[in-house]
Amino acid sequence: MEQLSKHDLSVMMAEFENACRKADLKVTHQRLEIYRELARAKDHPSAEMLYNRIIKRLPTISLDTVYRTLATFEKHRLITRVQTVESQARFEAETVKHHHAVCTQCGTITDFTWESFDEAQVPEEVTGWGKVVKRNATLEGICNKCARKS
Amino acid sequence: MEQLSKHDLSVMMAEFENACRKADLKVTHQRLEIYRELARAKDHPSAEMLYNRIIKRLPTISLDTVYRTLATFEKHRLITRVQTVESQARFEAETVKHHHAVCTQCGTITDFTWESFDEAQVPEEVTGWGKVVKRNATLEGICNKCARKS
DNA sequence: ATGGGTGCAAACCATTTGCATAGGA
DNA sequence: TCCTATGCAAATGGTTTGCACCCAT
Repeated sequence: MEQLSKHDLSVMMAEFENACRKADLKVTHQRLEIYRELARAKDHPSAEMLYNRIIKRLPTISLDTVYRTLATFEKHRLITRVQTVESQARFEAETVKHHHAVCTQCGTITDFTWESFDEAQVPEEVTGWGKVVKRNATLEGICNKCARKS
Repeated sequence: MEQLSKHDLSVMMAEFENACRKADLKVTHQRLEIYRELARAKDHPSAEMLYNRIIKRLPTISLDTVYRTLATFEKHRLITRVQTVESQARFEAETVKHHHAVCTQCGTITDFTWESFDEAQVPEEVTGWGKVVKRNATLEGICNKCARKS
């Protein structure tokens, strides 16, 4: 469940810089730190969570920049916005296809791959509806850690 | 794709009143109108969309009440909160198990059933993660109506 | 040098909450 | 009657925006 990412951090950073140049995005240290923090994060942090981590290394960064930068990254498909029940949107650097298991008790979001779902034929009704570009499965339940506690 | 609901409006309203009594919720006309509007709606309206429809019949109702009432209904499992990409949460009266196809162009959310997905075995990683209580599939794509336009 | 990126503060928008009143049980 | 639900207004919290300055290119 952990080893979803194909790349280690340094490779991801290199690819990130290339992608920025290709997209005409300036490689500022704010952007580098935001991306690095997100690439290294395993917990689908929110903008504010990221901000609180980055500010330790970059004390002058503003929360606004984090928001703006995440939006920019998303627009250029460098990162993905996660669909959750909460209003507070959360982000991840992982772009490999995967799905989410949400623990309704502790709120943790865990990634998992599900090839048979990815390749499953969609129902006829959907074929008639239009062209499916992306599919995502969200599971809700109680993770073992929480189950043990109660 | 349309005939997901098992019940016509009058049956739903009757069941709704019963459910309220069982849950010790007072049957106010605000609640009746909010539920009726939602039960009749096919477009997963937001709180504000509902409010704008209801106010025509109930000019004194407040948006706060709509929010509060939807939250109450949700708590008592009379309605379901839909997971969408947008920040504005949207609701539906439908509680039959189903999934969503979201058109990224017009934003329409269309329901569909997918039995083979509902019954599919989840990956081993998930079995090890915890106990799955609910599962949902979200498809993103372009609906035929939008495809024709462009 | 120059135009995009950033920090700051203020604005925004969906949603929530405190309080006094009103209306269902 | 009594307590819950409602309306109003103000607060909240996440996110966005206008503006002047700064810094990668």
